[in-house]
Amino acid sequence: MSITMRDVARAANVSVATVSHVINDKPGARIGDDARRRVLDAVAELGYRPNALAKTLSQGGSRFIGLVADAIATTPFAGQIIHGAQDEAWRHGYVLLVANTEGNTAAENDAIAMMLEHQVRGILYSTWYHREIEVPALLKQTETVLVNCYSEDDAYPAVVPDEEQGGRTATEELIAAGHRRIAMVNTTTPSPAQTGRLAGYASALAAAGIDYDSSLVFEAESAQEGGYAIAPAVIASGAEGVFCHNDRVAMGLYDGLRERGLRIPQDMAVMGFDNQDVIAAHLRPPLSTVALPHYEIGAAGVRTLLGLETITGSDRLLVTCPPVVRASL
Amino acid sequence: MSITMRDVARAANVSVATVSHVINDKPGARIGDDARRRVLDAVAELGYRPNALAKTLSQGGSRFIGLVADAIATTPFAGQIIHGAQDEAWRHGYVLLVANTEGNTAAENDAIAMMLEHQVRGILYSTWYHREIEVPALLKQTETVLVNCYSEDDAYPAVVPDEEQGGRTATEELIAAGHRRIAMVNTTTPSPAQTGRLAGYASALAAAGIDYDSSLVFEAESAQEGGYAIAPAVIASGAEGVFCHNDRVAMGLYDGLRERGLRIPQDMAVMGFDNQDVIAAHLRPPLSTVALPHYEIGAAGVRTLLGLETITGSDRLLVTCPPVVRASL
DNA sequence: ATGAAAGCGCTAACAT
DNA sequence: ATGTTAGCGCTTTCAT
Repeated sequence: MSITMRDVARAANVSVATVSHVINDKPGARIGDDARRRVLDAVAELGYRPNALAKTLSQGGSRFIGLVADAIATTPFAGQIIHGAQDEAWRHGYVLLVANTEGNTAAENDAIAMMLEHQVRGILYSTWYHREIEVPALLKQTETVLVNCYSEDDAYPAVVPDEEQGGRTATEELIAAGHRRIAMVNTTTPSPAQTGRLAGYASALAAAGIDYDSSLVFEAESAQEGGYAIAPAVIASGAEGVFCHNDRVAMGLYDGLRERGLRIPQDMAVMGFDNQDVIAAHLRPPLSTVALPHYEIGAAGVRTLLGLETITGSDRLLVTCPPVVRASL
Repeated sequence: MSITMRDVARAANVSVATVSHVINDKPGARIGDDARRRVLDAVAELGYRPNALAKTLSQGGSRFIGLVADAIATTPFAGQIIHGAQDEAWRHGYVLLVANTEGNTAAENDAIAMMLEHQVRGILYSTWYHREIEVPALLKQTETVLVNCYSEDDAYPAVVPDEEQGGRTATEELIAAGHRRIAMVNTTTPSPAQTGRLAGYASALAAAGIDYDSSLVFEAESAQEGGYAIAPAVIASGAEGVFCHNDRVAMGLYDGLRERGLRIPQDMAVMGFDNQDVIAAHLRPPLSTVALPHYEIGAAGVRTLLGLETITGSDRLLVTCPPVVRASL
């Protein structure tokens, strides 16, 4: 079928061993200038391309890293994780084997089995939103790193966003914009985001010498509908600014606020969370928010898998969520 | 290192050939019930897992299909294509090798080279929005199918959305809702979507016996900002309904309409296009739109590559864009 | 400085 | 019904 090393060897009038040596630029190999040139020429002429599969077979241990994702089709979040993981993997000579499971356990096991059969160096198990998961038993059979999720017992290294720092940052932005009476619209869904962002909100308030007022903390379904529905309550609270659990909630809140004649940011400053692509930059006014560093999380996942990143302190690597200031405060 | 077929053979007291036969359930192989049981037991006991790489090496031709995408990190569109492609690939025993290039030519060539070295059965070259592309020269070296894009000379099979049918469907929905004076907000960007959707709009009008009125056709940047800016003009046109080039434009238009006191759909019916995840279902009111069938496009791409799908007529396989009716008309 | 040969884990004739 | 053996394309040790 295709051109093999043998063909090159024959064309260059050398042995396959020699070809192998020059192609891989083997350190301790003394190849004559002439032979080297002949090989290189033959490679170019024949359009030779090494067979990566054969290579890993003979070397043992492949250059694959598996990435199982639970939802690459619904949000761009998983895409960003994949992007970061891939860039980092390539940087180290690895190729990503991606599998999308859409939360289906059977698909998940198939995916992991497939990766194992392809001799992956390890597996990155990722979720599209930060949460606790039960680690599939199959993952015991290879090195694995949890990405954007973690197991209860922290039995595996995990890379997750620093929710608390993110919540603190969001609140600090509101404070820096001159507000003191700041509401928070939290999610109704129990999650690290729910507790972490709230803790960050509280700690930023405390640091600024503002009393925590529980009547300023609301809960709403974490989507546009939730934000819209909570608008009256937020207005009634007399808040000057509000930190929303995520950008979608902020988007719904925008509608609710405007419908009641409030202007953003003059009458109410709004801060989001996630920096979600299709939304944040395009609301009116553009939404200030805190970015979820998915790209960086994916990249850090690969580094952790390859033993390039050391997780100090807890067993989770916390990645910083940077502020993205636009015009809503 | 790991358990090989030899280990299983030894444990079951048979030859590797026998193991291979029972594991692959080879048709024309007569294996004694006893031997078969012993092999199966040994496999289970040792936790044997076949080495997919070795397998493809000896069989020739791997089970990989490459998918190069230009933007998996920014919209969920690419994710849906990947999802569809992966499901279909798995169904036929193939594994997807995904590479994200974010439009970078160097990354693209690296990706294709990598796939070639991994002996892919073929490559799916995809873009996140439907457009004409220049096919990378490297792709000549393998079977390739264009997904959500096409080359000027149609030198490669391509799978794309049926923009014209989509535009027609969108307009028909507006007509079915009782409107006759229907505006269209087209994009300013030259593209198959621009011409196709407009053609569909015109043809639906014609079919309903409504005169095409060029003063009802507007152009706007295809994002929220464009939709917002065009709102006054659309209102001034006296249209009862408007077909927007995409959901983001519709989202901006919503703002512009409401700001001027118009209610949707009572004062103006709105139709979108794309059925974009984070937006369409969550606007107020939920947006009626036409779905871009990315999942199906990805799946059809794989089928085309495997020769399971025959492209009749032109060299492009047109995939239908189905309507998604919600509350905006 | 270069080549011969063994072997990576598996499949597929071909023997027995 | 089961085993032997020769590759698949490459790397690597050991000769020469």
